[in-house]
Amino acid sequence: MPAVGRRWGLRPRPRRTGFRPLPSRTKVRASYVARDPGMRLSAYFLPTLKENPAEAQIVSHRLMLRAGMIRQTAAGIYAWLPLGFRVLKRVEQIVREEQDAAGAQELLMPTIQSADLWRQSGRYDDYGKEMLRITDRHDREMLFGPTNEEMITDIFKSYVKSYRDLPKNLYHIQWKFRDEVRPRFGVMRGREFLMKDNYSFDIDADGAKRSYQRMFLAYLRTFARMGLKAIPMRADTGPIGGDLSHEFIILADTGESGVFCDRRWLDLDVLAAAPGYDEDLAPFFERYTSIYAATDEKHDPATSPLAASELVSARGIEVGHIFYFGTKYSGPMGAVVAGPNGEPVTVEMGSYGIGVSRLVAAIIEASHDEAGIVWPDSVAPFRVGLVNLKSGDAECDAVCEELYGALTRAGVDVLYDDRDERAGVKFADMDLIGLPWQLAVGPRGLKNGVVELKRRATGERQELSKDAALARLTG
RNA sequence: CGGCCGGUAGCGCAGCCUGGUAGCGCAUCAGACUGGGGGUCUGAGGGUCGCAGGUUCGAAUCCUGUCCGGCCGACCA
Repeated sequence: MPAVGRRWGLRPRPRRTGFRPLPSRTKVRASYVARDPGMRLSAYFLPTLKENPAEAQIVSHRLMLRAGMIRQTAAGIYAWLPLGFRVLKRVEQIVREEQDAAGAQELLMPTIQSADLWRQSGRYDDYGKEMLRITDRHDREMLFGPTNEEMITDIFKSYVKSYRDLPKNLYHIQWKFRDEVRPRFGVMRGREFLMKDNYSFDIDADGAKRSYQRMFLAYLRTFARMGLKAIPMRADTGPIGGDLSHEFIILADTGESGVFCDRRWLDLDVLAAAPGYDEDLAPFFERYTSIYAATDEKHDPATSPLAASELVSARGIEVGHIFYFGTKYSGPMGAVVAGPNGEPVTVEMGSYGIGVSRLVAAIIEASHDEAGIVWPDSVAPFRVGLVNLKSGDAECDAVCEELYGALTRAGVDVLYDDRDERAGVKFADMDLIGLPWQLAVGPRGLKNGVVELKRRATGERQELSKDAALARLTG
């Protein structure tokens, strides 16, 4: 149940049911209880920039700074301002919904972990300087978690004692810290980042592979919902370890990894024939892992099965990574359950990560133009930007208020630019922050009884009556 | 962690070489004119020049140290 996501006001909803009742004596204005999904720009904290900050090298970083989404507070560490925060929460919510649909269960583990836990798996020394190590007032060794295999294994083994309780798949969405030598590209490669990580526990290798395949499908569905084409590629397992692993890569010129894939990937709709989670996922998995795709670590031109004409060489952004690693952690840490015959069985594990904060930048890399960001509808901070082209004009103000009220009542997230600014400034800001729809109301149009609706992605504009515009935006 | 570059108003930058009243554009504030794609004019506010030490009558400027940031490499969701 996405209880947390619900609180953030992320999706349009006609009515709210999740509130605790207020004490009966408390007097509250109705507008407070039924929170307005809209926002007036004159009151909103949206510090947009006209010029490009010097430190930003790639387009997503530049646009996130210019659109007032983030603010760097230290190398690789960012504050999320209201607009950026909305997008982050929407991305997070899509990830959550797809995890839930795949049968994973959400929990929340702390950011700070004890060093002792990591000594049990032997990774305390292996992880090196990437791990931020801290001591508390009693000189106890702690660390800011870069990942959670040890902690989840510890939690799991404390309670789960029987094969009857398997399989289990637990996830959380929590801030991680990896002390990168060289953070760069904004939230694309920050030191602190929001990650969804989950962990599957199965009684045997066959079960673990089924869990792996479920996540494989869940990941494809997740990225597709954000308007991204993510290609699963054979990958190195790195410090997580294991023998089966795929990275999910979005093709982008600014990507950090070199990648190679079969040309067929470019216009493949992987979800067209996707099975349901209750079906046998093996054929689907086999099919899409057999179409060649590999990161440069795994790609060997000498043994490549593809002719040069069929092979695409590109750059990519890693947005997800899944691992099957068997008993690498359950073994040393003693995650053992009783099997069907009462014998002890060490559980088979996998772990699965999605870089939630990185995805925000990755989506921008994949969807922008000269004027700014072009948000896919599914993650846009607001659905509609309502532009009053002449604030202070009685008729413009009245029509805007009417549209604003109607949209918010219909549960449409709308950002109303009611500022006393020139039309050009308002259009430029709207294009920059990339809301899917712009609804412009000006005296010239009103004279003819029309408003202008613009689709950000295509630039297509249409003049229509305000009722027709409302119907389009609420339908 | 190695190499290179940088830190001057919220942002973008000049001034530094050759020491002598800290500047420009944008942004901000006030007012006026404007009003369909970052408009024009008038006026105003905003800086211990990253920090510490040194040289000097005098340091943004020269020297030393230090912190922070960017780029290139090696490493990573």
